Amino acid sequence: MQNLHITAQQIRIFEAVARHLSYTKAAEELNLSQPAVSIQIKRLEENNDVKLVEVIGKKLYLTRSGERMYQTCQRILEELKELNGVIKSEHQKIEGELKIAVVTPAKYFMPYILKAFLNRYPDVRPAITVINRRRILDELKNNQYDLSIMGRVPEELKMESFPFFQNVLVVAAPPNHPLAKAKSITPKDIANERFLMREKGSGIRISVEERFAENGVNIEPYMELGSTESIKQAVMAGLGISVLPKQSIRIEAKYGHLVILDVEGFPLKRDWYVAWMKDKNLDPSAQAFVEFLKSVDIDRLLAMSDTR
Amino acid sequence: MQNLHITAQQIRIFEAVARHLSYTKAAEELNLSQPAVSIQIKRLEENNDVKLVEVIGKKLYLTRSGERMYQTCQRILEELKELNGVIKSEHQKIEGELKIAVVTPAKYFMPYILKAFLNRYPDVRPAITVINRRRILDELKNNQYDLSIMGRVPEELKMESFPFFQNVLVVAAPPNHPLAKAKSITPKDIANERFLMREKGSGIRISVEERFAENGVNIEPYMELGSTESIKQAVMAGLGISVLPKQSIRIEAKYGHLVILDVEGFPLKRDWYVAWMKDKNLDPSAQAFVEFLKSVDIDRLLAMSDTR
DNA sequence: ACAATTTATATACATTTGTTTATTCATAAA
DNA sequence: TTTATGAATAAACAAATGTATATAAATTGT
Repeated sequence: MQNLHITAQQIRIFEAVARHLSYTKAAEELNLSQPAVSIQIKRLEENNDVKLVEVIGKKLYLTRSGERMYQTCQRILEELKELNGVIKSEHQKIEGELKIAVVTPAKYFMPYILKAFLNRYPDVRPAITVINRRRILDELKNNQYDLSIMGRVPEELKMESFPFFQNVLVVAAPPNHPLAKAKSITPKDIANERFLMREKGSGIRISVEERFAENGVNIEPYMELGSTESIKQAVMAGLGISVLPKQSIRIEAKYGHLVILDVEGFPLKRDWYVAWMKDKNLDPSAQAFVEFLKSVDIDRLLAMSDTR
Repeated sequence: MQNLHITAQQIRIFEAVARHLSYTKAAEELNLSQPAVSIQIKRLEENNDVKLVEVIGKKLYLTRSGERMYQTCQRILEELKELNGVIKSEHQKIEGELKIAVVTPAKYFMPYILKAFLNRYPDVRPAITVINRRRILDELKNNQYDLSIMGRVPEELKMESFPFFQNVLVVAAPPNHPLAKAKSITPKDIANERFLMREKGSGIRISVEERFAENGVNIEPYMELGSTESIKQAVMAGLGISVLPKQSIRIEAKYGHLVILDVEGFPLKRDWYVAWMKDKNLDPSAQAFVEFLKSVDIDRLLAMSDTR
C-alpha cells in the first residue's frame, strides 16, 4: 500500500483530461478512443480509492484530490520531458568529462594529442590520470575510466583496443659518422659514443636506456637537450648521435643530412593502444576520442608540435 | 517522439536497480523474478535508445544517462509517494475550504450553525456566499459550491438534499396595528394591508405568495425591500406588515417592538435544506457538515446563541 | 420538445506488457 | 580448475491495455 497504484499511461491520460476538462478532447490529443480514456480514469480512481473527476451536467470538474493529482502528473511529465531532452542530447553532444588513464611513458605525447582533440571538441573536459600499468588495470576493472592509453593490452582482461600510433625509434648519426655504413652494429660498439639525450624521465630516454640495459650496456648522456627537434639539429651539426623517432627525421634522412645506424635491437618499435573494457559503454566524447585517434595521423601531429 | 517511453513499473524497477546496483537485489525488493527486472531494464533502454546500465565484470554500473535517469526516477517516486499521502489523508482529515452557497434569508441563522460547526472542526475554512436563489442554482450547475442551503430544493435539477431545520414564518406587524390582538385573522382580512416584501424570486416571498394563493388571495406588495432586516425595520417603523422568520424577530417581539398576528395558515413552517448536486463528490469537510446538520438540534443551537 | 454533444457501458478482439520457470553464459573467488 | 553468483535469454503464459462498434444516459442549447 506504500505507493500510489498508477501507470505511466494513466498519468499521461489524466494530465490531458485535467488540462482539457474533457475526455473526448483528451482522447483526440492522445490518439485514443474516448472509451479508452474513460476506462483508464475510472481504473485510476478505483485502484486508489479516490474520486478524481466529477461530471456535473455536461461539464467535467476535478475534485480536490484530482487537482492535486493533476499537479503531480504535470510535474512528472515535466520531469520526463526534461530527462528525455537530456538523454537525447547526450546522445549527440560531445561534451562533459572524459576520464582517461594514461600509462606513465605516454604522458610525453598525450598532451599534444589532447590539445589537438580539444581544438576540435572544446566542450570535452578530459581528466587524465597518469599512473602505472598495474593500477590502471585494477581501476579499469572498477570502471573508473572511460579509456586508457597503454603500450600493451592485457589479454587476461576482456578489453577492446585500437593501436593508434607506432613509435619507431632509430639511432641517428651525422652522415659522416664512422659507423654510417656499418652493418649489425652491436650496442656495445656505440656505448662510448657521444649520446645526445632528452632530460631524465623522458619516455624515449627510458625506452632507450631499457633497451641498452637489456644488452648490458649503460648509456651516459654526453649532453641533455630539451626537445626532439634540438637533438635532431645537434646530431646534424655533428655533436653526437641519438635515438629519435623515425618519423621526426624522415626528411633529413631522405636528403642525407642524417643517417640511421643499423644497431642491433633497433629500430625500437613501440605500439600505443587506446583500450577500454569490453562491456563499457563509451559515451560520445569517448567515442569521439577513439575516432579521433583512428583518423588522425599521430606522427604528423607530434612532428608539428615538435617543430614549434 | 515527444515524450520518454517508459512505464511506471519501469520507473520503480530502474530506481531499485540503480539504488542496489544489482538486478537480483532489486528483484527481491520488488518481489519480482530476476528476469523480469532484467527484461524491463532492457526494454527501457531499447525503447529510448539509451544505455542506462553497464555490467563490467560482475558489477553493475550506471552510465551517465543512467545516473540522470536515476535522479528523475527518484523524484517521480517521491512525488507519487507524497501524492499518495495527501490523497489518503484527505480521505480522513476534515479540513480545508468548504464552499457553501446560502440563500439570502438563511444568512440569519447560518452564522450560528457555522460557529458551532467550526467549534468542532476548527481546521475547516468555510467560504459562505450569500446570494439569491436563482444565482445559486446557476452556479451550482457550474460546480461552484460544495453545498448549498436553501428553503426549497428544485426538482428540475438532480440534487440530493436533507432537511435540517424548520423555519417558522410569522406575520409581523407594528405593535399598534389594529389587528394586533385579533384572533384567527383570515388571509382575506389582511389582503389589503400594506405588504412589505422581498424582491421577486425570494424564497420567503414565494412561500408566502403560495400560501395566500392557496386561500384565493393575491398579495400585492406595497413596497419591495432588499433584505429581511430592512423589512423588519420598516415594519417597526409602521410602514406596513410583512411575513418574517420568527427567528429573525425573536428579540423585537419579546420586547414589544413588533407583534405577531394570528393569521390563519400561519405560522408558515418552512423547511431548510442542505443540498448538493447529485454527482457532486462531497469531500470530508462537506460530508462532516452534512452530518453535523443531521445530528445537531438546530433549534436549540439557535436558541442558545440568541440568549447571549 | 428536439437535436447535438458528451460521458458511461458493454462486447469482442488484438496487441502489448509483465511474469515465471528453466536454462545458459560469464565472471569472481575459492 | 571448480564452485558460486549474478545477468542474459528463451518459451510459455497471464494480465492489462487499447481498439472498434454500438448503445445508453444525461444535458445543453435551440
